[in-house]
Amino acid sequence: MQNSGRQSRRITAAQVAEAAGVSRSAVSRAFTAGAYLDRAKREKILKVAQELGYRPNALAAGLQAAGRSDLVAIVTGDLVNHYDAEILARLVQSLRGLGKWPVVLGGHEDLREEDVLGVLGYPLDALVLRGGSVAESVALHCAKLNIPMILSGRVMSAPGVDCVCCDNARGAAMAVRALVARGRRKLGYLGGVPHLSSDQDRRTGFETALAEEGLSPAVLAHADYSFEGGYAAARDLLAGGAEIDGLFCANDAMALGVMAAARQEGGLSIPEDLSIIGFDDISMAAWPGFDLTTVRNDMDETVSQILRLLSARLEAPGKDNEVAWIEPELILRGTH
Amino acid sequence: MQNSGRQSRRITAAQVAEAAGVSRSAVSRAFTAGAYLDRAKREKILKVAQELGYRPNALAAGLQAAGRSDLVAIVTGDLVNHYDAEILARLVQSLRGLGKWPVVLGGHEDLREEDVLGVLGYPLDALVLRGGSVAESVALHCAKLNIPMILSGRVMSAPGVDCVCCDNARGAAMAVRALVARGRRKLGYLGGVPHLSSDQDRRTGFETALAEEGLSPAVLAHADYSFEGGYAAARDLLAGGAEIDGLFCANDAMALGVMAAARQEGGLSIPEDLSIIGFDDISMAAWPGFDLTTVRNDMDETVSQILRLLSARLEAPGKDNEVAWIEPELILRGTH
DNA sequence: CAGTTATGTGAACACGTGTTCATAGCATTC
DNA sequence: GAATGCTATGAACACGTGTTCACATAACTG
Repeated sequence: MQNSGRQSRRITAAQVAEAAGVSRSAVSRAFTAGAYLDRAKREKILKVAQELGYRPNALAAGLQAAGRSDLVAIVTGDLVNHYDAEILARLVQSLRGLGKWPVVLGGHEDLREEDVLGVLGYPLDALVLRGGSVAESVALHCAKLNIPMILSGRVMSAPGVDCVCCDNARGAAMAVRALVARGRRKLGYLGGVPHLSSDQDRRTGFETALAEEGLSPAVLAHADYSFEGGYAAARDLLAGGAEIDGLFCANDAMALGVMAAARQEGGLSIPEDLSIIGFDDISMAAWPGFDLTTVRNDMDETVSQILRLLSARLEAPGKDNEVAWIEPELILRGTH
Repeated sequence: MQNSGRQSRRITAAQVAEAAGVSRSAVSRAFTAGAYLDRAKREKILKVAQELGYRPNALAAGLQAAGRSDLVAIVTGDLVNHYDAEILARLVQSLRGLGKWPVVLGGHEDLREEDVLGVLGYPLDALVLRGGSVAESVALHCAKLNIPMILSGRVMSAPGVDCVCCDNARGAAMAVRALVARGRRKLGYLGGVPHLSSDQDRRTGFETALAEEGLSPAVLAHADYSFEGGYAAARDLLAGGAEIDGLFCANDAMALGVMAAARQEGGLSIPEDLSIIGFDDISMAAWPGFDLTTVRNDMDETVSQILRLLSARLEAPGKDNEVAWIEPELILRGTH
């Protein structure tokens, strides 16, 4: 009953050393590849360590080797958004391939800036920030703490900050041209949260491309990047008697909501009565029953570029900041 | 050019102390609520710290206060699975409410056990394991390292391991009775990965409830818990001429895939020609166009219980292990 | 055999913090 | 006026590790 109830401490290298009858240094060396240590001794130590369930404390190790904690914070968008969820999955897996441990923040709308600043208490190897609007204020703190920052879905010019971003305007223009080529002339835009640059760029690209075709927008509407928001917006448009024959949606989730509303509330056929094009190319867009024409915001390429910039930045902390542009691609399916 | 290229070190408390003309102890006290420190002095220190961008190193702090690193590892399922994605989002947000930082692992099928063992190098406050099959081997290591483990979607009896699990058999039985009450007699089961206990329990519940109604399964099939898998399985069933009038699917994603296949490949009307019931109640199930009848595997309640068990375990590390059962609820919509 | 090199090894240091210890000043109480 | 209690403060310690330092032994080289 000596230790009852109390949380006993973690096994330490000193305890392993005592049990194996060696010095503590030897234990540390046993877990360090390439260190001078007698083979038999190393095996003895590893065996004892295994029995005791010893594992070097990563916190203490990270404290020792300054500048490499192997922790990387990811500030994600709302995971109800499928695009963010799929990106996160790829990102988490890829970071493990680099030996990094991802600390995940956000995942919901009310992401408090306080949380982001809080995680900076850890000596992070890097901070990956997906979209969002807190970038500017966070960047300042990152700079002071010498923590590299990688921005995805947004561009910012600051020392130590690298960016990966889709050419949103170009993607929007591709959608417009595809709709016009299909014979559509009364085109509408359904945007997302207006204060995000992704939405602004897609809208600008939409309007510019439309002007080049000698057309002007028939409708400019906004929702919240969600299926439900897209559904409600489309229902309101239909009820308001809006006359459109093509709609470009700022992301796929809203496009799917619009399709559901157009079919169920408006009795419309797609694409006969209304052409729809989305943005992102989430996995759901390819599902039979949706078959959504969309602009691919390539996730694999995005994650790949994030990792490339991350590695380069860790290699050369003082290098110039860089922006990796992701080329959009029009995926032709059945709704345009 | 003195420091060019080299990654300059993080600001430390000693540097703040020197800049503010106080002892290092005072700096530490300035960031500790309730410590004896002259008010003016504290304000001075905080001001200097702000200017220098100082932030106490959480690694060193965690090393100091043994037993509380505020790090919690989450081993999630594949995030392509919407249920896992939605659970993760809630979990991440809730853990922040407890002041914990979530380190996320997995998110893809090939979750290597090596990764899970690797994260145990950190002195975690706890490990949350969603579903999966690596539980047994991990539990042993957790026990040796005195790291509390919380299992979700799976039950295991071991000291220091708490579990949260839906009563899968009961949920399956509810689905069966709803189908029978609708007049269905030729019922099939579309399961997920067979070696997971969630699938086994749901199938057992299905068969038992069916037997109680004096019926036997018309079809027992398996897919991979994905939309695409459900679609393919349903197509094969239709091509094979299977005679069923009701299908219970082990999760919603497969149920949605089955619906798409039944409509597009088989030309069937739902629920007129075929009743379908899913499991989980992901947000998509409620979308117009799907309107899926399903057994709710309550996510809010699950996360809430995980947090309760976590708090209780941190409060009393030696307490008996506990299993929190989540009561399933039949959500009646339009597909049964 | 003398001289150089490669291999082992334990003691000691550094990482950056929170907290205890001892001491000192000051205000309050009897 | 002495005794007591509260506030404030810097030095010192502990946390658990990786690595350097000094030294010892063994293995080659000429």
